[in-house]
Amino acid sequence: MARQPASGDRPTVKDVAASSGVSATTVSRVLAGNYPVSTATRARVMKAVRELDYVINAQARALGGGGTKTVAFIVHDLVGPSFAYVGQGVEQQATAEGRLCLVCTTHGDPERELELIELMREQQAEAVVLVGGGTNSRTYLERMTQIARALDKSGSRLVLCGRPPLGPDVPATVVEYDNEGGAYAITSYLISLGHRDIVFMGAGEPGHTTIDGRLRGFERAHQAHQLSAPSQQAVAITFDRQSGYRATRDLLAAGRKFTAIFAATDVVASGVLVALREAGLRVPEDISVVGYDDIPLATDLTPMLTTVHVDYEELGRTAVRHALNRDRHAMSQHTVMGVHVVIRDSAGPLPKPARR
Amino acid sequence: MARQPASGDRPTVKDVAASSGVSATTVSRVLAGNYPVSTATRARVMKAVRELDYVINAQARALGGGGTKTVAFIVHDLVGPSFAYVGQGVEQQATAEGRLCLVCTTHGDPERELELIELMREQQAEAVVLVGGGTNSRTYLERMTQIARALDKSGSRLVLCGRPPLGPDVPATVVEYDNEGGAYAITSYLISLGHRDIVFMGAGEPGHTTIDGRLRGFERAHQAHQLSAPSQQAVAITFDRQSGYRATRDLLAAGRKFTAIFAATDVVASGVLVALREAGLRVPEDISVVGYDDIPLATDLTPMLTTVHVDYEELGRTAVRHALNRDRHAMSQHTVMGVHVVIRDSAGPLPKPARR
DNA sequence: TTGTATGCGTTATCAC
DNA sequence: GTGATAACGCATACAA
Repeated sequence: MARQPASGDRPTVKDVAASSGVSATTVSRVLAGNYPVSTATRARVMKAVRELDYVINAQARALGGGGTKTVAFIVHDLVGPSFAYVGQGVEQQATAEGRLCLVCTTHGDPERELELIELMREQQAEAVVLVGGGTNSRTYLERMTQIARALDKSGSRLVLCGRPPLGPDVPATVVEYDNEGGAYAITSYLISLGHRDIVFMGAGEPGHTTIDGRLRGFERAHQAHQLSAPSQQAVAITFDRQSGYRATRDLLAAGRKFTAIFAATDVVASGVLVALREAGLRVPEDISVVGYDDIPLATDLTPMLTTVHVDYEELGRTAVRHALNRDRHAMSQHTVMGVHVVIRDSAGPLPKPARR
Repeated sequence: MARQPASGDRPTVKDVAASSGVSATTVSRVLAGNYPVSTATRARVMKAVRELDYVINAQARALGGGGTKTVAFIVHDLVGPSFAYVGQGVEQQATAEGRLCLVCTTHGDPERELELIELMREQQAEAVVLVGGGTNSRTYLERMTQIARALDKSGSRLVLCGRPPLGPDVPATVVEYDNEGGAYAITSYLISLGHRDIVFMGAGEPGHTTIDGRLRGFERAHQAHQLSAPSQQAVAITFDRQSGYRATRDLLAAGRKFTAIFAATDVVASGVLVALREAGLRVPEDISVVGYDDIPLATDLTPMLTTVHVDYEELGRTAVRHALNRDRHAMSQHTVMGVHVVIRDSAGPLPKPARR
């Protein structure tokens, strides 16, 4: 009987080999199953594996054999509703393709993001998925391009989810959804209901590509209907509930004239609703409100929110799928996913002019 | 000049060594930084590292050197509000302790869970964190005990988050929060408001340890006030919004007499609120509603939900902290974290008897 | 301060 | 069918 390894140090192929009276090579072959081995030998080896409770060492296998089979997922944080869904999609697709999934959070720190990408390069991650809108600055583009090239050289792949593409000659996979189209559609919907004074609540962060796209759609819809888009209002810098709440209150206090609010995100919309309710305004009878994202919260609000549906989970899945199954010689990949308006109860026809 | 490695195959220490005219050992020392190296040599090596864009191979390092520095996080799915927070905590603490974080989802499949644990054993994960209530069945306990032992033998550690402990002689780290205490507290609060007919909405899944604990607290509060606890109602099997909605509607249709509903989770409560509103009942004037979890949704509901706050993020952090910094000889670890009632707007004094 | 030799656990390449 | 042996990329012990 071979030595019984003590608690804490794992048995190795050698232990199994000794215990079953064959060579380490044979053990490896039995476990891999990709090589002819006699039935009797296989049985003996498997018995020893069970007795020793042997499991293979993934690190060592990666060193000797092929790659590492890991996808890295880097995100601001895990608790944002959309982030969690993208993560779910990434993990799902990574698993479906036989990869493991590493997660890391940056909490908005760009330095940390760089560190993490470097770490993932060390880990030999096959794909590094970056999630969440970045700014569209020149330095950002340059830095990302450099990172894309570095990862490519390491045999890895940079994947951008919901960020703008870097250029046709940059080795990266980009998957976005149609921010502008969705905003155009839902703004048109409000206009078709008769609204002419619509506030876009979400300005204040120029260069943020997600919000910029939505704002562009908002403005384009006005142009398409020969309307002048009201200057965007209500600096909602942080894009949380509170900022939506405060911005709406300020708007009301300033006596601004409007019949509808297009909140840049559902979360902002939830704050808007609270402020309107506190002011004694009814939604949608007095003021219409729409959001963007269609997170589960949208149906929990009162009234249920009319918004733009984004399939974040599919976004994550697509990102990983494209990154792993790409043409080896392909450089830049770019996919834009569709979105659609979901009509619920928070937007209605224009109130009678007499009302306010 | 040394060979420029082609795209796809990474430079190794040897490449760096050749390029900077030193031995591989010296390169290793420069990078590790834990050994005296002359300033000039260090500079030359670092220059070569930059030029070749070298990054260390984490797999190889793990094989030669010490452990792997990885924490695995296995969860039902990433999008549940509490799961996401626990995950956030796990990732945060793992990062703080210099570990990487692997995530896997089971989607409720026990077989998948077993596979994943085995996978994590191969990966040499230092800790394997299992999140979410399991059933308290005998087979579950036996299986988990076996897994705990297997992981322990591999030098890893099983961590149970929000699941019951396995026993004093089982090598596992368990971190729970006080389901029973929280339920006791919030039920007492309702009783103190005058309520005597309280429905506990969440029966129907016996053996589910989380819900069982809450139900126990509900019943104990009744006993403490010399009240007989109403038999639990409203089979809300799936614990989603819909089941809360349907169960409430059924309750109303059946003409059941009650003045308050204790929803087993905030998500269920959100469905309850919709059903009550549709029935023309006001909250809290006609019916009081309380939840459990205090997820962000709780403040987005109308009215804002009185509920039991659970610090899920801290739960995740504590789990990882205890698992990594335990006494090497400690077997079973068990921690119960506190919770507290958060009073908002959804529960009020008993309505006048005349009302219904 | 630096270099040489060896080992980590596995797989691939040869030989038998 | 099976086994010995040399990689894989890095870290450590030992020498110099």
